[in-house]
Amino acid sequence: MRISQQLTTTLREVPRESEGVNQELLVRAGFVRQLTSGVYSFLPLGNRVIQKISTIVREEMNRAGSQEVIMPVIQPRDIWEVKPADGGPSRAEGVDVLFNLKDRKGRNMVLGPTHEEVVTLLAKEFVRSYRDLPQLVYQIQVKLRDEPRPRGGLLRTREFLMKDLYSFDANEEGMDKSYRAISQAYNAIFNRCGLRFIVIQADSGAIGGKDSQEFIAITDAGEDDAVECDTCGYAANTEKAEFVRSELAQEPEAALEEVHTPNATSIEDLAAFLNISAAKTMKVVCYGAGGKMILATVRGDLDVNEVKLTNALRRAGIPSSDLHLATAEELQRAGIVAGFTSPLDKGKDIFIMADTSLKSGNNFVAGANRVDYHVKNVNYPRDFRVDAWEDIASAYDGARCANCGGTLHVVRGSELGHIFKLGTRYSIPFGATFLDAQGNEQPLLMGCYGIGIGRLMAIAVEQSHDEKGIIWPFGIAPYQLALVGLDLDKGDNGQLAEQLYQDLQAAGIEVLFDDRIESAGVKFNDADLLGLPLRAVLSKRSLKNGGIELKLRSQKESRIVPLAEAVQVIQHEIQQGLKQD
RNA sequence: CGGGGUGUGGCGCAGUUGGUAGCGCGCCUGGUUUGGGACCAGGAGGUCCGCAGUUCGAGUCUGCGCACCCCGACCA
Repeated sequence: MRISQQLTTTLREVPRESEGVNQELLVRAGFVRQLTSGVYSFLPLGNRVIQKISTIVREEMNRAGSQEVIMPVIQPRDIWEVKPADGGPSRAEGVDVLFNLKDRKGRNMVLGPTHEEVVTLLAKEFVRSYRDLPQLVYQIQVKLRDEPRPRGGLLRTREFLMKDLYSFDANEEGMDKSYRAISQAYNAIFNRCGLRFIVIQADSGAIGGKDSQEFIAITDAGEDDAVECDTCGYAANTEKAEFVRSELAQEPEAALEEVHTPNATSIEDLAAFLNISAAKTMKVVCYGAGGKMILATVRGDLDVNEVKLTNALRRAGIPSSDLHLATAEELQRAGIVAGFTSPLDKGKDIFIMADTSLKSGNNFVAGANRVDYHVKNVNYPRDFRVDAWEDIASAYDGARCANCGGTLHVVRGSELGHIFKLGTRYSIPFGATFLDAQGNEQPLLMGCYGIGIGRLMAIAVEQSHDEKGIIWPFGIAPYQLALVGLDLDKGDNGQLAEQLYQDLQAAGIEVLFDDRIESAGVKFNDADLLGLPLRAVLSKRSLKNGGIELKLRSQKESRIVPLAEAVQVIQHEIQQGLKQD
């Protein structure tokens, strides 16, 4: 491709609405343009990156035994109103990002935010027997979610390109096998795309299901926090991460004692006022869930993790999908004084869930359920009841790894891919069944596996750029080589550059030829901004020195390569580059 | 949905006490340049986000909208 003919302009100045590195560079370099909040056009350069990524994804999905399909963007709303097997809210109720519309007959439709429902209906239609299984189908398509707040440039958009794969199996072993196969494929994909990432144990969130892994690209621009062990490599979402509670010395139990603590409504205030460490206090947080009042209590140096709490409550048999901080009204009805909440003297109508951290240490300070008063020397089981002991506290930077005792570190990242075992969550309510070898009707076991293609492109930019511009990994660069022609109107330079361009193309090298009449500075700066991994300069000077100047975008030094060897050397560099991604 | 900010040529911005719009970059013509965003000369390009007011007169003042961005809530 010749730059002179490409539908692209680079911008010298940072666009005003710039939302961070990926957006700024992708817009300035002419890869994408924003149409409206969270909605982007992909210009020819951006499209080539998307195609590169998609090709890698297709190759790995096909290798894993999957088949590609296209599913509808427009879907009838009623498939979103199907109640799940556990009687919880339908997805239309649980999800507030649906784009709703009506067709001309007034029928309610949605723009598909994902395709579990549609694909389950397909499986219902085509899978009859265990002999038809397993099935792995995938799509690479635009999905739409009316996000409350798009942000981060291409990291979180309302219209986005996503690869989703859905697996259907006859039994747990099959589902596990599919899950492992796709997990492996994901590692291959992200490696080929030249990304730095970690794989973490994740919470499956509102989508439901059992095992779940997230592939997190490490970048400060991300929205997700994970913890990683510096010793054993254990990595998990902070909402799921297990850690060892620090040990506190056991003191002889002392008698309860009420103390006046004016205005000490927070743990920090309280600890400072009494001159004790936060770990010597009890933090009690009140929630409502399933129509019950829940007291969640953790040691004062920790925080309640609502995701863990939700899951723990479910294990305790309390419907928790509506978990919320207790309202003032609910507190009043339960006779609880906010800010001075006490675990003492609670009736059976209040469910008390305690974090295991409270098993270490004693003589805690807790609220007195009376404004401006706390109680000292609170001890279990002498002074309060616990209905369930669970892990309900958030992991933190520096916590001890539950796996090996090493130290957990918080890392910031962005979710590249997420894989789930869904089990029968969709197959049961949609009646997607098959006949097993004994002739019994069984629900299909499903898994789902997503990759944000556009987000992957944005993350690549976040992970690989400098002050001059993007530095594309070889695997997903729009072109592998920038051929910069200078002095094209001098002597036979123009002809030589033209010939080299033709030869490179004939050799199958993806080359972007800067054939414009521009000053050297403009061309070099644009080449750096676009970020093609290899740059070849053909100029009066380079010819005098014996050929072309060849340089990696990631490095400073160039070297002279004789014209006659140029194609071969460039080919070799690209092979090397692809290997190293 | 709360809090804050911004809307003026393609892009980035300025615009005084209200007097009919300007700068830089980019673009087009011609010439001079030619290794890290060159120079000279000429030129094209504007419903000043929209609507309604105030005024002899509104980019500027008032009201109501709309859009975009940031912080938070949310995030399959």
